[in-house]
Amino acid sequence: MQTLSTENYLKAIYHASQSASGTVATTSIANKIGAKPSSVTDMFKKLSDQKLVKYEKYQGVSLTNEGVKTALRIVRKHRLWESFLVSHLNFNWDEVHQVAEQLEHIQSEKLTNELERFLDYPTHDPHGDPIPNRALFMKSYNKILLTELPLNKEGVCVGVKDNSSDFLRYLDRRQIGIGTPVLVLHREDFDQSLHIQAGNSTLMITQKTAENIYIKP
Amino acid sequence: MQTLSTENYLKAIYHASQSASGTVATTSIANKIGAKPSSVTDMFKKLSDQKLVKYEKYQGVSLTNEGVKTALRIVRKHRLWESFLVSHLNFNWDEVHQVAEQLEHIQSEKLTNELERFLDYPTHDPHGDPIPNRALFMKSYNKILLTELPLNKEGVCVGVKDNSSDFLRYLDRRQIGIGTPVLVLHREDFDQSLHIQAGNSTLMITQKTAENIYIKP
DNA sequence: AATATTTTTTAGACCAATCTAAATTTTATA
DNA sequence: TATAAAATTTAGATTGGTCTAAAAAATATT
Repeated sequence: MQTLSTENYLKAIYHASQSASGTVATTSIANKIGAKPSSVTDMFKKLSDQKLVKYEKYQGVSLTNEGVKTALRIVRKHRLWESFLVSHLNFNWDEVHQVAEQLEHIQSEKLTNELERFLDYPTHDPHGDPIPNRALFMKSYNKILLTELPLNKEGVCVGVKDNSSDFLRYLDRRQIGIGTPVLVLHREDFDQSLHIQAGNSTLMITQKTAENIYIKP
Repeated sequence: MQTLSTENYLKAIYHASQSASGTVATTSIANKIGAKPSSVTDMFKKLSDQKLVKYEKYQGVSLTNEGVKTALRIVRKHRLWESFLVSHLNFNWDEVHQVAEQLEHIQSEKLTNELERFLDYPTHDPHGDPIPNRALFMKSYNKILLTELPLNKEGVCVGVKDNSSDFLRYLDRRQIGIGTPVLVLHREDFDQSLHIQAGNSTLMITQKTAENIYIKP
């Protein structure tokens, strides 16, 4: 049985190893967790003792199979709870993360599975991220960044890379959300800004915005 | 902001002071929490520093107004979650306590209030215990123990005193639950056992059972 | 390749929450 | 009311998770 702290480390390592390849560095976890590198080293040793990570001094960590499973169980709960908060408790997609960070640690298989049933087996959370099923299997869309969508090719917004409140609320104001159809009308060579059609309205977005929006072509 | 541990102590003190009058003793909390008396003394001091309890050496504790409020906020969450688990997640009333013990510590006013709305402002949890509203006010029934119900007087089961799984499942088997109409047909002088009508069936119950069932006459 | 910089680890300390064992106070009993 | 028993507190230790400061290793730079 894991502690709150070890669960957070496993999740952080899992997410870090998704975006980077190879092992995960001490400082990258320190930044994610908000702890000093020395504390992270200590925790790496503990997790290694429990055979949840493979750790070699100065070489970073990688999750073992058991570590991945433990992380996925937490991710599963996190995303199910986020879905619940949005679909039944009037939460906006920018408000759910903090609460789900707490709810993901509740230990009850029955609770998790019943919640999943109650939500009718959702496959993706409010940010478009895939939800592992009971067998911890998940299927992600074949998605690209909006910056990579060719001109005049139909696409649908299926996710976001940046989950910050600021960004999500900005998208709300622009009426861009999961499921919104998107078309790139023009790409400005000067600053890579885009003129797009999103839903019924046309608007301009910066490169930075575009590279934080996932599109299914 | 409280820790998990202080929240559990406050709740335990609250419940203890409901059943007993005057101050709450160190050992009674030690038993409830499952800790040694020396640990409880330490915690009493901490809570006293935070002005959540009034504590005098060797004299036990009592909650301050602020302490009561903090305890009621936890009780509110506990009972709302229990209600949710039974009404929407297929939990039986004997399965909810353990999970609610975890959920009661989730910190989000919005979550609590939205959950309450989603459940349509329930006034009582699955065991018949009153749920404090947003203002932390709750109204309990004018209830008596089944042992005190006069012969042939109509009553309704509105709660249980013993919340153990064993007792609750026993009541399930006897088809006695919250809302079941009850009538005492005969009281055996020898052992104080009762012949009762519960719903449509008549059955015999021991004194011990009867003194753990609350009735609204 | 030697040196400087950055990253990581070690050593030692701290805090919250717990424990055991011993001391103290209260309560019960003879 | 003196003494025995029970309850409570104190003192000191332990554990998990964290920190700072210093040492060691890896990486980057000249």
